[in-house]
Amino acid sequence: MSTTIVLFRQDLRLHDHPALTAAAQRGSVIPVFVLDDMACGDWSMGGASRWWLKQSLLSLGRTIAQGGGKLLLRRGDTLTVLKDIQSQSGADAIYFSRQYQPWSAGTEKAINDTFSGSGVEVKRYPGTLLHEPGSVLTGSGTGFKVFTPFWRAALKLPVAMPLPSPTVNWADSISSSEDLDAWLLDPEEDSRVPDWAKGWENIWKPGEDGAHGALEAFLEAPVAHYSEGRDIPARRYTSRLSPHLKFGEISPRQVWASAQQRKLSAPEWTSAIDKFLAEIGWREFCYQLIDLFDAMPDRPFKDQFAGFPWDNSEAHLKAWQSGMTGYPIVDAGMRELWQTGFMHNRVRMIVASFLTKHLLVHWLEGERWFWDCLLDADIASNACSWQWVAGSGADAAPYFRIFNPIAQGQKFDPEGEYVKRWCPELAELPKKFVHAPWEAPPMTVASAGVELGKNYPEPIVDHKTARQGALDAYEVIKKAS
DNA sequence: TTTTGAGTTGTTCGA
DNA sequence: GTCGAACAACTCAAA
Repeated sequence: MSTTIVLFRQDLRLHDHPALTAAAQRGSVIPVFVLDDMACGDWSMGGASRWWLKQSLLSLGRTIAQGGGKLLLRRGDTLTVLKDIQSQSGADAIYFSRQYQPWSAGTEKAINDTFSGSGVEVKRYPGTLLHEPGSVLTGSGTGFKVFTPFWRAALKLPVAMPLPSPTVNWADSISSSEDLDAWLLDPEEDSRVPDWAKGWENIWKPGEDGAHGALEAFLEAPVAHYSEGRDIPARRYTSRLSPHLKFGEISPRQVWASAQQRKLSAPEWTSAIDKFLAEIGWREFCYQLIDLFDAMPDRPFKDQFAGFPWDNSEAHLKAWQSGMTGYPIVDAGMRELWQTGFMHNRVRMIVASFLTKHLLVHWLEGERWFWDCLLDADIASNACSWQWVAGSGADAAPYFRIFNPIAQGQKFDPEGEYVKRWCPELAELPKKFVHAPWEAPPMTVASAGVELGKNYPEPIVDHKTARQGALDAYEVIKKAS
């Protein structure tokens, strides 16, 4: 009987897993996960993501154990681990889902080159995107650089129905598995950071079941309000699927299929659902951009931004990271990120605009911080989105689009509910001043228990001055090019 | 080849 | 307080 090693990476699920389904059809299956921190250069998995990874692996391991199998956990070089497990088990095939990180192709090629001449069949399957990079093309056969035409073209292509979870004959494993606890994936096991993830398990449910639960709960009702509600950070009108998608606990095809079903049962929600699906479209778009330009995480997509006059003040960066800028909506977002591993999308744009435009700190610093703090940190979405805000990316925000953190707060958090949740020291301020405490009369501030510069910072930059500074900085590269 | 219309998420100013 | 125009010019994608 044939034995296939299935290498799990960011596809930690059993449903809609073409590689696993194909492996199950040909014989017994050895499921393996390799934590390979060396393969990805400077972009090894961030702290928050590691916590999720551990939970997700526990979940996958339990599901496999229920079927009588055992998920093999290893650390190290993927190829070395596979050679070891293959020689111990005598497996005659290695199957996996294709990954799209800039460094993945090299690993996949190495596996193929090593085993293909030795009678071990190596096969790579799609499954992490709706459409493979290179399959959505312009009339002249090139990749899109603008989202709208990209998504219009993508919508014309068929999306296959998701596969069911296959019946798998898990192999009796002779190889040993490492102890997941020894991987020190929890933040509290890393002495550099304090009790960081405490309470996360109350907010999130990593794993395939949790992913399906999140999708169903979202499509049940909140999606009806998605078009406008997604901009209100105090409310739960977004799907919060991103960390599940990042680890492949659910595939975009499954999201697609469920959303299409929901349109049939609730036709009046069609436009809201399509708006939600466009966000899945952005994920696709980012992956095809990074396929086009694999330096996206490290270098500006638009060349002229290489000469942008960043300020890069260490003090400003620290204030931003710790949620102490004196702009309540910015601080609330940065504290939500630190405390929950997540930040509402509207607020992500506000804090990113503030860092790159008000503070003139390089977008790479923001990208790095998000990479470490976000549970959903995704190499393509993170890089493309930071570049989009900074103006150096594809289809980027025009340089003069500088979010006003006061106006954004008033517009999208009119009651100050979100701000007060994450900046409790401002809880007693009247809503009129909650987004600009420094404008409140001294009596009002005092009776709210706020002491600017003491228990909440003065604004670290003046909005109007900083805005002009950003416009001037963009003037510099405009002249240069 | 040339032309034309359009481009995720905004702000400010002046009428 | 509300509304439309200006903010620049460029690149992209399709006709």
